[in-house]
Amino acid sequence: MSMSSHELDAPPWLRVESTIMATARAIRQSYDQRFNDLDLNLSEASVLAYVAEHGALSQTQIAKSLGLGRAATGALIDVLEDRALVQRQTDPDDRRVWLVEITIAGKELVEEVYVRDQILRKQLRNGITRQERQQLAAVLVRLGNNLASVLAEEIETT
Amino acid sequence: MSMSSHELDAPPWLRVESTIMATARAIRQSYDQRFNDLDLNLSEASVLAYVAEHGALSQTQIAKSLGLGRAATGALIDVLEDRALVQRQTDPDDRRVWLVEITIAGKELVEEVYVRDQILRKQLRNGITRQERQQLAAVLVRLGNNLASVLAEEIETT
DNA sequence: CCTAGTTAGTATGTCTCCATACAGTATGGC
DNA sequence: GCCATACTGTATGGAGACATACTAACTAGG
Repeated sequence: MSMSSHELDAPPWLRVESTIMATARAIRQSYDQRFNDLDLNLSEASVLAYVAEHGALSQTQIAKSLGLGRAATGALIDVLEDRALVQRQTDPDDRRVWLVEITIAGKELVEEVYVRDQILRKQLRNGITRQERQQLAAVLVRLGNNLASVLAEEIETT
Repeated sequence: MSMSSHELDAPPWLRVESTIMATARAIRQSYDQRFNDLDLNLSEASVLAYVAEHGALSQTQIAKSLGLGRAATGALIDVLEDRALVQRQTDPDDRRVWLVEITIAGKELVEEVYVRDQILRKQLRNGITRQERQQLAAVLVRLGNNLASVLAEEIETT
């Protein structure tokens, strides 16, 4: 893991960003590994679980909730649909929309996803208190807000 | 920004991972924007700054310090070299190695990079105390360690 | 109506990085 | 010295996401 190797002397901005980035990549990687024999990656599993919980949804709704673009979401659903874990139905009220629903096979698979997620979460939380996790989230949110205003301001100036 | 839109109801694992990931992406984006008119992205700026500070280095050293792969680092240096911001020199002691050094033009540019970085850092830190930042880093490191052992264990079991 | 503007989903090109495989070069044990 | 091993940089292919642009379809204002 390049996780711990660049703590010493990288330029500061890169250190912050790359630590966060590397952490995110590692989380993704560990989930991908855990889901590997189910032939799912983290994004696919997330879509599956989200649809399992919330029933028939448009792709745009799914995309927004998961923080992905519409294109990426569509591609994920293509894959899941090919494997018959999910099915698309037309929306009687809007012919542009696909309503995405989970199938029986999808439901079975998602159970296994839940189990593995629980196990992995537990391992990841090892040595990190609830309070620390909450603070991590809080700081990330604030950082995110700062970032959002920085980016917005930048656009205005353009 | 998709930053704040998926806080409500995304599946938990995705929420953690995607918040971190989105934050990292946003950091990258904001730096990219700030460096845009210099025709630099965050990675290029980081390589440039690192070489400016540490003098003649092999590509592998740079890669390790910045937490990148050797291939990606080589590509970045290609770009910087084309723009004559850095130059490659042969290592008299090891004919495999390129020693990468900053040029005069590179030095000029890196000054501007420093200035902008300072400004942006200040904005990003808005409302986040020093202590919180340190704790953020500490928790990320611990999380990284947990991730590393999870990934390692997984490989053994394979 | 019907036209202008918006939204849903898709297609395409780009970005940034990784993993793997490779050729050339060093190095350490014998 | 010689060979197995390890390391440097590069080439290539792929993953995962974004931004943009496009078509089809909905919606409001006149």
